[in-house]
Amino acid sequence: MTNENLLSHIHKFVLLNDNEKAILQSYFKNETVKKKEHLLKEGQKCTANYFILKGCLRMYYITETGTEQIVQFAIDNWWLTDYSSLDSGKPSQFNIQTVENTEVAILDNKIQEEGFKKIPALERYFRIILQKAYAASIMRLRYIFTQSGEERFHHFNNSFPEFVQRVPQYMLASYLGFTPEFLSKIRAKK
Amino acid sequence: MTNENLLSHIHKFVLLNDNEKAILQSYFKNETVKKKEHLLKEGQKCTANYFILKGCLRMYYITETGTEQIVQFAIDNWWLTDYSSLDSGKPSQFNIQTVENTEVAILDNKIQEEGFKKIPALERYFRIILQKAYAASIMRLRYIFTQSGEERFHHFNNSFPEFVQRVPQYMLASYLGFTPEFLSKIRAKK
DNA sequence: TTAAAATCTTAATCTACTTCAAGAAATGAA
DNA sequence: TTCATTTCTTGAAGTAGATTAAGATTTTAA
Repeated sequence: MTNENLLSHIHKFVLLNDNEKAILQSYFKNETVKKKEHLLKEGQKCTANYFILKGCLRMYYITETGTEQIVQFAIDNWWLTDYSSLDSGKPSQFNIQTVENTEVAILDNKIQEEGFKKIPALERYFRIILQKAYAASIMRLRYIFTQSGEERFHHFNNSFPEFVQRVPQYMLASYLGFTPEFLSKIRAKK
Repeated sequence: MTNENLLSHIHKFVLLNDNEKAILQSYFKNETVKKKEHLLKEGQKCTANYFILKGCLRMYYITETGTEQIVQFAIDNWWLTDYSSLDSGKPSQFNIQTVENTEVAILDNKIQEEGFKKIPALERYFRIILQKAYAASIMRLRYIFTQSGEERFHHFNNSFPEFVQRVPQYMLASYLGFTPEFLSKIRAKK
């Protein structure tokens, strides 16, 4: 798979001429990653931004009690990275791992910075993407504050039924903020 | 108060020449807002971004059971807005209100867009700001998932002791995700 | 095609909170 | 300086969801 998907995604938000498209093409490094492989491990510096061409990634950390807590999922046409580590250059406090076999376009952070200088539209694109990601994150907080675990599950299940099929239940439970046992009980009700 | 604070804040992240500074100055409209006044009410379209020169804002919504839930606080040198509404042009699902007498610099969204065209550094500035805000929001999620209410309070209290003094306890409780009664009990322990 | 690994279920017990209710204290406006 | 409003406290009773533990099922790999 080429990164046509990515270019057309960018093109949804900003205008690019053919020259800029060609330059951008050269910035992205496509990779096929097998299920359960890590793109980033806690303690490593995060040096790139990952765009999912096809597949699924999760970002998670390990709690003091040794359980995994999932902060983010990302599927086709989403970017995922640890912006904290990217920004600060400090080791990441998160892991990024494939949930299934996944094709990603990798944008190295240094190359991204170079790109911002050469192609201002790229910076605009990320400004827009980040604005949306931030807004989504605020909405996520809202759901967590307001809804019960059960409500959150039903809401998520109604919103993304295919995705719920695709990912193990214990990961979904973690993402939604409760235990796999509790999710099992919710499902048993119907 | 002028918006020197704001210009020097921008200057921390991007370079501006004198001409650009002058243009930017003209974009911001400074206002003094009394305690408990609203800058945005649920149902209204959000049309501006607010930079706090001095004071404190909160962003909150009303739950189904009629209680206030605070999503964000913002103090000196922070931006606050509802990016969802700003982006989509749809009515906001949030309120933005002053917690104390506050001086804000207001950047109207249309003017912001115009600014992005004239001054690419402005778009870069917001790209950087949003990257930080998004990362902070992910960390907030992490605290909510991992720590107990009591832990969250102590952590917050240690991190921002002056702020805890400044804001009513029931607002702090809401922001931290529990009831004012519970906060009262935590405090009674020591 | 079978054993090992990963995932899901069920049930009993436990706990970090919420809710409700009522009074006390602090703050603010006339 | 006083009354009204806002904020904070305390205690009793209730609950959403965690924890533990063990078995059942599904998936994976050799």
